[in-house]
Amino acid sequence: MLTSAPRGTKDILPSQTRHWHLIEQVIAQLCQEYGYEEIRTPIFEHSEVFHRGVGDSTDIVQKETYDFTDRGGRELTLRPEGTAPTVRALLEHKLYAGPQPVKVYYQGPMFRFGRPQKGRLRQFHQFGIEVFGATTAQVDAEVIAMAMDFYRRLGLKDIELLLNSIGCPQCRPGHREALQQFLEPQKEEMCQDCKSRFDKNPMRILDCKEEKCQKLSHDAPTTVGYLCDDCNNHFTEVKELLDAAGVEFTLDERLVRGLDYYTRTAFEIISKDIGAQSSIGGGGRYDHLVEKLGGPPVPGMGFGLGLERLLLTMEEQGLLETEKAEKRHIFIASIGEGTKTVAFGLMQTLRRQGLFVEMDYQDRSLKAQLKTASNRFQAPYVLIVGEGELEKGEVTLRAMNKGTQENIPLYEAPERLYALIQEDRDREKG
RNA sequence: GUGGCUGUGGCGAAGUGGUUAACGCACCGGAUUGUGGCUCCGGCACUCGUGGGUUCAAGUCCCAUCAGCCACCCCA
Repeated sequence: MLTSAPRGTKDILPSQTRHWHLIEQVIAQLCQEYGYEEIRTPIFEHSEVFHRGVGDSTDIVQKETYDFTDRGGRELTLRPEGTAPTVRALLEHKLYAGPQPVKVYYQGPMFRFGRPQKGRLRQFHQFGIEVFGATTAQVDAEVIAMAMDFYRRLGLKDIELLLNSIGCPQCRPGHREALQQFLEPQKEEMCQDCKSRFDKNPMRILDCKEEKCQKLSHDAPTTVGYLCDDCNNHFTEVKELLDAAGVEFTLDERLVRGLDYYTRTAFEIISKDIGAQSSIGGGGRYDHLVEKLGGPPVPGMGFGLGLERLLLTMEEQGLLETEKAEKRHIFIASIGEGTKTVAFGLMQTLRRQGLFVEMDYQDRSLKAQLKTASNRFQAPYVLIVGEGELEKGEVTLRAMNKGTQENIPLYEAPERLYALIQEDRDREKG
């Protein structure tokens, strides 16, 4: 269909862009305050970046990537997430060679091929941050706290932070084995998906949504119980730091994130107000991703927050301004030969003073012009430029809310209007 | 990728096989000659997502296709 955007994509129309601007401003401000600098990577990468980075066994790579071959025969993929590309850039430009930790943020479109539904698009936007080169719990806590701070600044209510630690390559095998042993006797009762997870990635059985699987795994060993000393200490410290910062969280031993590269801290933020796709953001530590992509052992930690889902939540919670933004201070109506030229000049003069001015562009009747001035633009003042007035070097200044009007010399108009609008502004400020 | 529901003008929405496709909002115009927000009047769908088919006759039935919504999987 020529006249509709591709499935799962959306035009962001003027009535929506203002909300995006708001979010983008908060992002820029927040990141500046927290010491993160923006990085902009291409929206597509060599497919390898995601296969090796995100992980071949993940759903994202197995069935959700937009892959294509370019005319030069290169295998490319539209980025499904922002971490792997950021790591790639880190390596390419050897950003890790400078002062550490490296703290960067990104904001932009991501692509995943899935069936669209509420809160799920094929092209969606994420705001994410990454910290490279530090393993301490303070980094984890800062990243998490920053995500919550972001939501707080936008006024979000009723969101929940879920927290877990999924261990490292040292402690995971132990857990895996214990889990398989525990589940083995009940293997036949699990759902199809979980049966296949049993060997591939048994950890994921823990957060299966099927009721019977939840029951079966209810008392199953969780990752937290098998953490090695280092991971355990790290996790404890993260929790202490969050407490110290006044960030509330819920421990969720079943939280297992879908990307292969996570280690230790994993977290997710959910909103109850936006339907089944309740996760509005998430992240975690990934201490081996950089190596996996061929770099030196540089640890990382970050988050990715979904902007459409954020907007959905804000809309649901009544946090978005719904007032139309077309308000103008002054509307210039014109009638008769040659008046448009004067009106146009006047409009530009007024605009140069910083006023919001609009005029009629279509030779409409005065009646129609006034209607537009009051209905559409809610202009408190209308300047009427007519042949009669012009002959005397005057224009009519009409105060719309009072319904009064007077003739004033044309040359005085800019000054008069500027003063009037200033007065109104002062009055609004109280 | 799987399932359910839906698809009529810019938006919302009637229409359940039969002459010219209700209505509301929005938009545009008019109610005597240059004056608004209220009221009144008028205009605005050669056409019912698209393509086939059934029928004397289809927006109304059937099939396909595309899209939207919701859910599953998974995730933002």
